[in-house]
Amino acid sequence: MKHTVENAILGAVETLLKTKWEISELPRFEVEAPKNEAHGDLATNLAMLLARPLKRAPRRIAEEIVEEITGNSSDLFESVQIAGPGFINFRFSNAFWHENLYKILHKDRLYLRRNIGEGRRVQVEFVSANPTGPLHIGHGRGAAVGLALSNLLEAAGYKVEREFYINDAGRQVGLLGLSVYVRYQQVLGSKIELPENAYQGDYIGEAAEALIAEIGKKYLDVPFDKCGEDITDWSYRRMLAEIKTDLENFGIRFDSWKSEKSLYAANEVQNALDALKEKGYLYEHDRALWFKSSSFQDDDKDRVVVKQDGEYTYFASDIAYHKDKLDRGYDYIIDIWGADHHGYIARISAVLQAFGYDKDRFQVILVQIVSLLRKGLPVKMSKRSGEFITLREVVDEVGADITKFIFLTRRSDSHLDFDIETAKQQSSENPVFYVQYAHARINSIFRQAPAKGFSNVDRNNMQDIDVSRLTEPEELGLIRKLCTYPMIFEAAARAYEPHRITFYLQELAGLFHSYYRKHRILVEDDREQALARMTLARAVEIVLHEGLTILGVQAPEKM
RNA sequence: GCCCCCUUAGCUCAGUAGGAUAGAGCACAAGUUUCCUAAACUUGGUGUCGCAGGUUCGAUUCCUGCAGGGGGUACCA
Repeated sequence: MKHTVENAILGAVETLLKTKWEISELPRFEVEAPKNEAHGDLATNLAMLLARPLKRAPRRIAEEIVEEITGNSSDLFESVQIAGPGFINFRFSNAFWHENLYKILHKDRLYLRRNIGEGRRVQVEFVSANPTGPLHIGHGRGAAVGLALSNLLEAAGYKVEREFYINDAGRQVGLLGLSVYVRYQQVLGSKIELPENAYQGDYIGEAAEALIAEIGKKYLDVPFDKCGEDITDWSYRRMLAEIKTDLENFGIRFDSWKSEKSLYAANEVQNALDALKEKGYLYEHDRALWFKSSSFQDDDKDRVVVKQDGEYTYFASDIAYHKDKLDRGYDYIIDIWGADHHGYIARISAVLQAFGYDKDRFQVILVQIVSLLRKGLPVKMSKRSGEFITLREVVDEVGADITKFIFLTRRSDSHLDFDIETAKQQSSENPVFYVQYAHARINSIFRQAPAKGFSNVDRNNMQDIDVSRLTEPEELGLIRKLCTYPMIFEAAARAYEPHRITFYLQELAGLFHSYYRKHRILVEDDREQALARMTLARAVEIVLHEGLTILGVQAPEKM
């Protein structure tokens, strides 16, 4: 609908440029929905922007434009008015809205989706939790955002791949192995102390028990350097399997799982460093190897890639990993990180530039910390001490849909207090149910329809139904709202902000609930009106379903 | 010290590529069901948009400074 107004303006201005105006170029003007409904459906600031170059009062200019427009396309608009300092407000005619309603019904959903990706390949990497323990609520937020963003971009015409990066090569994984090893020995009666920095959660004990069940006393009193590798390997695979299960229960499936170890195995880390060295971006200092990060604008200091002791830093494998991603041919790579990693962005960006990649192809979405509360009191979260609530526990207690939806009712970079009790207590008045309920209600209407005398209505084929009877303010309001979805969708996709969809859906559901209470849809004694209203309801259902699906939340037919 | 993010209604938060009278949910109060799902609806009200400057026709939005909150600033992961 934005294009409609833009075209009307451009058409009018074209003749004015030829005849009355003594300028050659048009400034970039806006066409936006005014905050205040009384100001029409869309408004432009063009006349105000032209005031200076044309040296005339903005309202005078607006008058000229309006005169042209109303002469050209009077059937599209109910009114085109000048207001305030020189805004031009457009109000569409009912016929225009009715015409647009059909576009929503169209099977291919192209009207809703806008192809801005044009088939370009995007990789979204998210969660990527260390396989050293269960997922916690913060991972859950990253997971929800990653899922929704992937879906959003996919709907916007990108070819999306979801990846989980497994940190299976570092010291932390070794520490996990050691922790399980020690607990294994302890359970079997060997007197051995758990090192202070080891993991201590219950899940370590559970892993030890499972290990005993699997291999018995095979490694009892065997020194760690003899069996550590086996146990470490076994332990992180077990943790990874748990993580995978948790994510699946949360409704998330990855297209690929990339192992850090595999990068080392293929010698990619060393190869990447060699390549950097060849380009002159590595140097030795204090017997360590450094990357010249500071020669790129974003980073303020150089970074170590190989330590004094000859070990690679975590950064070294990240260099190889991010290089590998772009080498794999993605047009864009998006990383979703906890906000505490934001200092890391600059050096990765520097690395990619060092390899000659455009830095715009790498994007990081920061997800702020989640504070987990119970009845307003903070729940302590420390992986070391093992005192924390896992994502699994939260999902079991609260539900996957509610949890995801709550994460998506905020911008990802703002802090979030997640109160388990509140999420549960409000479950009957929870925003996610509010939206789902609207969807279920519409489905219920269509289930009822045959019994009320509307037996041969095909939900997928309603384009021929006459909707000109939809003239109630609530009906036109709903259509108007439906027609803004493409704009919301496009803005959300361009900004990588799925939460905009969440807010839109709540508003749309609100309008529908209100309409539903006020007007009967299956009007028994007026078939034409009933059919028109069913068509409207169907359009609402389509958009709700579309939006919920993008968020990764169920759109139930019954509740 | 330096860098990044946040500060909007009692609470939790939307909203800014500068625009007209700044929004929602929760909480609180009162009402709505012979009728397609009451997980719903209707009505009721509050703001120094953290503070102070600047830029301009116009600033919650952009710039600078300050304050408060959070995070980062490892040859940790």
